[in-house]
Amino acid sequence: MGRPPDKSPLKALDRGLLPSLMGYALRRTQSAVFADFAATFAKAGEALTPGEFGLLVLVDRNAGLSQMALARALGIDRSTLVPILDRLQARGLVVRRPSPTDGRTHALALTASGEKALARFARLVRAHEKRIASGLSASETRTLIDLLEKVRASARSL
Amino acid sequence: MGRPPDKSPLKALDRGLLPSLMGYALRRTQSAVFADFAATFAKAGEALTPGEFGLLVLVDRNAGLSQMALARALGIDRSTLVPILDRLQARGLVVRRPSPTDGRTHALALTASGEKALARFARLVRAHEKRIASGLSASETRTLIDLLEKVRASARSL
DNA sequence: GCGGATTGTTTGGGGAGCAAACAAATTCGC
DNA sequence: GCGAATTTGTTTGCTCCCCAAACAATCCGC
Repeated sequence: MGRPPDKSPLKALDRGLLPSLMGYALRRTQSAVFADFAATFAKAGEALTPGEFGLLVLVDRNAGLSQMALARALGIDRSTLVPILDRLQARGLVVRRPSPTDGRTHALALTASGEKALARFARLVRAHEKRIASGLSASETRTLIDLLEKVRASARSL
Repeated sequence: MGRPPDKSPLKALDRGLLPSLMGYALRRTQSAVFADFAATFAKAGEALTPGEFGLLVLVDRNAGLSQMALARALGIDRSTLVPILDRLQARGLVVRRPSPTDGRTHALALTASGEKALARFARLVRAHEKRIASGLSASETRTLIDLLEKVRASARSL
């Protein structure tokens, strides 16, 4: 009874109930996808996070946006947005212009080089998306996004 | 041409290509699910992150585990694990015992109160999972987890 | 035009993650 | 068997994300 505790270097661990948990799969997949995103950009000599990409798209498609509106769209606090915008502005991709109609707010916009960069980034994102979806059919990809949206709707705060 | 810029407080933003991106859906859903997890625990007067829960389950099911093995199973660096274990140990849930067979490693284990806490936590996690899956049928939930696993397999590092 | 709300910023706090360096202990090479 | 290489846990330093509270400037209601 009791063979000596297995010292083989690659023993698979017992994960208990974890594999049956949606939240667990979500977290692990998200982390792997994030790594793939970063690697895709690094290999192209670019640096961008998924969050920054989302921000750039939102600013591109909604020029003149205020920081509050952007923060709400991103689901983050307005104070969290400040250093992110600082960084993007320091890279010359985004500008904070004074709003002509409201002295409290900034009218956010992409710079010319921000537009050009976003076009490059979008190509990389498409390549990244293609790779992470490579194990799925087109309809499976659609299904996955739909199911994720349903889950998101049910997870609403409280 | 150009009615005055719509100042209505809840104008839906143009999200461009974002809604078609799996990575985007993944990130937003993960964030909502995380918030639901935190809210579930807060309402029960407990405090735990999804990562901590995964760690507790792994230690429970694989008593005597080393920190390296645990870090590998969690997909994080061994130096990242240290403060997390410190915190859990300070809460009296986990112990680092000297390994009888290898003086370099610690044999991790749950304390008695760690076991009891994990039982409480598992109940909360099940309630949380039930809620976030409330918009999905059982087979849809299964499908979602399977698709997530497929994506994770395709996203492998590089 | 005055008081209350909104906006952007700053400060303070916490957690997650990596890389590099280090001491202690083990294992490998021979 | 014994020195060298490797492994493990830790510390330090860095970056990033996130929130809450406070504050000044500005706007809006009345």
